[in-house]
Amino acid sequence: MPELPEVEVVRRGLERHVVGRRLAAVDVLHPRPVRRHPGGPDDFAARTTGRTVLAVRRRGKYFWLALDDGAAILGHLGMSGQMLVQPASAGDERHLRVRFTLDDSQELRFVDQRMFGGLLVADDGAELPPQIAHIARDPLDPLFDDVAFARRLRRREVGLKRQLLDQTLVSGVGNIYADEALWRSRQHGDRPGARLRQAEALELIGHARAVMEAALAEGGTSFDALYVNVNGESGYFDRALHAYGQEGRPCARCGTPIRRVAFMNRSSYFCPACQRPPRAPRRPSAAPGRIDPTRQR
DNA sequence: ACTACGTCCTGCTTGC
DNA sequence: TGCAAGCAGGACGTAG
Repeated sequence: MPELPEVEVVRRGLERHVVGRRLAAVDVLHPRPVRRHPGGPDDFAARTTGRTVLAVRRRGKYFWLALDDGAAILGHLGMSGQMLVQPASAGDERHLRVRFTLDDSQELRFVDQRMFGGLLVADDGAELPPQIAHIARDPLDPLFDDVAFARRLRRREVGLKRQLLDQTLVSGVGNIYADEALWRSRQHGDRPGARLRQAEALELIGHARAVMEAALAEGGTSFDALYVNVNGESGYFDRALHAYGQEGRPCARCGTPIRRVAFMNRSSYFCPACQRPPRAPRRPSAAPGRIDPTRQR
């Protein structure tokens, strides 16, 4: 599940292998991965063929290849997307969706089993493509403002995990690193943001940054062959996870078995001893006659 | 304005 | 043994 560290590993690989290369030919092999490109598969190929890649940039989980005509190829890996640099002689991957033939006998390949990811041609590649103008800066961005983040987090009653996953508040954090940041912070994901002190909110974003930096240093997290860098290699950070995927295993701090609960059609992992649930658990409907406590500012 | 939930996808795993 | 349900889940559209 590529999150910020994994996408950054891919970005670095693309920077090394694709910058300066010309896209000699482009073949869209499945329409779905370019569904967000307004002109469809043919237009996608027409607008990218012959272009040279000048730079590879990233914000959160999005990356883009800046092209020599000012446009950009904006991409998201979704759940299972890969950007692979392969010799043209290598056999096609089973889930190969878009092939970019480069001018150096290599190919850049977008491979995506589940096709939650995708590519599109964006107009402004020099700065931030307008399609992702709503995506917040990520914690590895030098201009990310921790204090502003903490203030916004504390203005809402929404639970901490939902807020960590809100890409308009902070980008790049997905299910894995949200759980890890919460574990490191000893915070329960259901605790309302408004109940944190400023120092706690700053600590939370600090831990999110720290865990993603550590993962980046290990080449990212991969549980299987679905996440790999541009050379097809896996990262090793899964060995360092303390909460995510650790159901039943002892918490590294206190030994209490890590628990798994359903959350937004997915899973959350936490230590029930270190990460105490909020006093009033979030219910589908508030108790009748209760005064709404969310009114404040 | 803000929040929450269903949907899209495929393939591996689990259970009857 | 075979089939179906369950599960993985990021981002977006829409309902509330």
